[in-house]
Amino acid sequence: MPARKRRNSGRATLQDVAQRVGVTSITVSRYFQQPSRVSAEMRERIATAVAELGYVPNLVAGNLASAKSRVIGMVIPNISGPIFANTIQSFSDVLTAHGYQLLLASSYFSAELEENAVRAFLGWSPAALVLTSHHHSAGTERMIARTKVPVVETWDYQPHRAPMQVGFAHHQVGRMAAHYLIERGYRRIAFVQNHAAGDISALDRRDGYVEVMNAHGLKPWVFVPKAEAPFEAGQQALEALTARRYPADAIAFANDNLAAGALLAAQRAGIDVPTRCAIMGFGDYAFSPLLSPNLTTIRPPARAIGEIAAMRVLHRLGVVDDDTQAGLPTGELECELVARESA
Amino acid sequence: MPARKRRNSGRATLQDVAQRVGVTSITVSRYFQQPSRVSAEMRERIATAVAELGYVPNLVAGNLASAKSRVIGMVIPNISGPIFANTIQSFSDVLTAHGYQLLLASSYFSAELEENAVRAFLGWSPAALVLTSHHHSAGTERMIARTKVPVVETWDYQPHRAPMQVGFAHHQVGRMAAHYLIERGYRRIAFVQNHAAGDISALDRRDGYVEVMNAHGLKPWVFVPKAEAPFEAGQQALEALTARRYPADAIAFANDNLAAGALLAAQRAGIDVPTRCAIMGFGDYAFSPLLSPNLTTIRPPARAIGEIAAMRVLHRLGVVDDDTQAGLPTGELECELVARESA
DNA sequence: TTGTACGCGTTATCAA
DNA sequence: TTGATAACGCGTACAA
Repeated sequence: MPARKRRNSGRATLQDVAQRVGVTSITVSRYFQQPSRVSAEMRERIATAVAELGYVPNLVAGNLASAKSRVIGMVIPNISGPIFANTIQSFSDVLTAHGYQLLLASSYFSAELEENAVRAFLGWSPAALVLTSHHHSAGTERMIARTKVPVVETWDYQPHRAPMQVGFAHHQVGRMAAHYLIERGYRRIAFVQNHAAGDISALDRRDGYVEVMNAHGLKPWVFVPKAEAPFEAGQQALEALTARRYPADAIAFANDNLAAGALLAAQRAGIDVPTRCAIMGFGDYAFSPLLSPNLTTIRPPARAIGEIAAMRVLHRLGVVDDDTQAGLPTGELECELVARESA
Repeated sequence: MPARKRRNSGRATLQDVAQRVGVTSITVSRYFQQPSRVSAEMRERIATAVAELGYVPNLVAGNLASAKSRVIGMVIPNISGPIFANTIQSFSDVLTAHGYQLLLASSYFSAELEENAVRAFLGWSPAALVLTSHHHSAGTERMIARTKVPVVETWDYQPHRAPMQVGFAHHQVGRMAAHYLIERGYRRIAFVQNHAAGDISALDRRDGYVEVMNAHGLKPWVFVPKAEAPFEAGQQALEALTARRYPADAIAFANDNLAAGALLAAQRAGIDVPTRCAIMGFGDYAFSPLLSPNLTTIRPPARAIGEIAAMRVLHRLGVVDDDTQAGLPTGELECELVARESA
């Protein structure tokens, strides 16, 4: 009887299973990795021993030995917001279906928090790393340049960057909103910014709006609310932009939260939407079709981003084949303008 | 010059850093773990080497050696739904602030998917495991009984169970809804179930409703919509329950999604809420205060559950001290009835 | 189909 | 304050 080892996790090991079956550990290892290379009878005996011992493979040891892991790290601005949740969910679903795990962290649009998460995640030798947008700290850039771990950047499509890109052009979203409102006959069109400081993508949307306004000889009109809470900020914006001598006749908001706040404020103030002031959002959140008037908005391909990012990663890892990969949209994804009652 | 080793991750190792500094690896290891036990001068030299090599500690190797990790696994029914997202977010925030990572998986209320996730997570020797509700497969029960990893069950409070519990009594929620409606004078009160098959907690809410109805000599009236999509199911329920000869004068829905569907259907059908039929939900989703009439509902302590679960785990791990732990609510958490216009 | 030998990169233990 | 040595549990490479 061997003396108890100095340190151990207390869990059953491959060796314990092997010993019980009367083989060496490598056979049990094969049973898990390439069952076809173990005889049918052996498989049964091993399965029994595994069940009896309640053996759970030690992934940490396995990953150290193989220098591979089935974990994928994802850093996203926030988990609970209405925007990114669908991307996380669809990404996670595809991964899980292929036996991969999701390591998740939120950055709150902070490059520093993102960097911390990336560093921690890289320490796990993840199979891949998924980031949001292309705006990172210098430290993050250095790490992703150095690592061999495949990196995917999501939400924002930037063709010139090295990491894989799965997203859409936010600039185009701002253009789309401005075009739509101009076409519908609005002229005094304002754009309302959100507060989140690091949300670079929202600035891209603003720039798209400004560009189209200028192209049509209209004066861009960007409003930045002081309030941080989105509903309140939306209300603030609506009040400020309609109280003027020459009030806005349409407002494009940086997101649906702001737009919803404005919609409520308009209702309370007796300002008819869209006849006196049209309101448009971005995001197509769950509540947007439920508001009255329901909200005209632009719907980003949130689920598609998650799915495609996952498939691209899995293809890169050799888990899904070329044909499957070939069926995926390439390049920039499209947002959809959802025309409802508010604009 | 030593021959290249057969396998390696290609990353800089503790050894590489040590070699550059001219010490052994254990000193560099200490630099990361207990900096105070390394001389100030040495710290500086190591810091330089770490930066130059872009060294990122290999957590996999570290965890294997120490049989500890700073990862916490969480299995939750879904990520993108309006209910659990806040719990995930607050849980993740507290963990991250203490240097822990979150490994996340969704079960979609399936005991089998939950079991798969638990098995995979246990393979990572996580510092803790967080599950939702107390309803697990036999395999999951066996694993959590066997493992030394601390387990927390959230959302549902079940005082008699062994794992730590952070949640509220769903039964009580059903009682609360029924009491409220009865007190407001409603008598023909229906309860509308949701579709998600494995959502045991929703059945608890229903049972609470039934109990209170019976106690008041009122006939419980449970309706189960056929539609799976929640808005549609809510609409179906409203139509069915108001088209009767003796229609419902109040409906408690299993969640706010169903209630929102009903609210829209009522609007379209010209049924005034709450005078002709009161509507109540559960969840207090983001859109609930935005609907018109805005939705009376019961708000679960979603963020609190995440925070408290995290703190309890960290206390168990010795990361937060007893005083901090003592400041946390113990036992069953409370839901809040948010009285608005719809009931 | 199964086995032997050894390394993966780190930390625990004991020693200086 | 620093070092030597031996695990940690598994997978790779090669052999039988």
